[in-house]
Amino acid sequence: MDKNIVREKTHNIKILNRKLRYEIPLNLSKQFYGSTITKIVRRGKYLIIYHDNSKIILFHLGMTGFFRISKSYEKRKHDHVSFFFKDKILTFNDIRKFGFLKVFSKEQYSQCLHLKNLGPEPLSQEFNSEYFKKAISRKISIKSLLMNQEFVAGLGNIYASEILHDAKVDPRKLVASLSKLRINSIIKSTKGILKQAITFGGTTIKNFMVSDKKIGYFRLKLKVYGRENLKCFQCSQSENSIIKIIQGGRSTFFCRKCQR
DNA sequence: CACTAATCCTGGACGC
DNA sequence: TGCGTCCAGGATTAGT
Repeated sequence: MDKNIVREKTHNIKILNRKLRYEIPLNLSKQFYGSTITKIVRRGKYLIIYHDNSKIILFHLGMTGFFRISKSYEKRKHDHVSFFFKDKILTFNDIRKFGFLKVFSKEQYSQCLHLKNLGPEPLSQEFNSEYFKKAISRKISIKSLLMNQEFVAGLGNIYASEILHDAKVDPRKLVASLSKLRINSIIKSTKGILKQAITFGGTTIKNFMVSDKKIGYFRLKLKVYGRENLKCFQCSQSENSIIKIIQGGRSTFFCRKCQR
């Protein structure tokens, strides 16, 4: 979402459907009536909106959540809540209801479990080989490690597969068995894939939208995700080198020829 | 500690 | 066309 709602004053809040991963608090509009947005921050998969009433709204889009900004009020299927500003309206829409919003006071916010144990941002300087090596004793696969939000914040299932393909690393490989060279390669690929994805407007699958009426064009750049039984662009060794496996109950795609 | 499965949910794909 | 079934994902929880 754009930062063009910073300093906007909330004139009204309309709740259409409270049912999300956590129920939208009934007193939301009462709490934020007349308050002004002072700052918007993204951290991992969370969006944090600060208000001048010293309260903070934490959002998570889940799988299918998105924000829509419109000039006039309109109701669409799966809309949950709308925030009315001077001349624009921000609406949170979520088909599958995996997303949520939670309200925190400053004190509660500092103890917020969603953020407290979140790992570093993958694009930050903090996410480096020194940091990575601290996880080396863990007895888990590299795919699971990348998916773990406490290790690194914000990587989802699609990017984890793409990163490991880019780094030519077998997703089943145990963290402890990774050489220094391969760790550096994974870090480099993490930053590279994310930067590319951001450039192309993110990734959407099926008809899910990044924002209103737009798809994320990085979908077109995916090298392994969703390409089961197809040819690997990287090694081109055979017609069906990309396979799909299940790790931690989630699908993983990788090339059995060039990811070792 | 690490794993597995189940949970929430909707719609698209697929088989018949 | 229509119905049933499966599948997708993020975070969390219960159980092994």
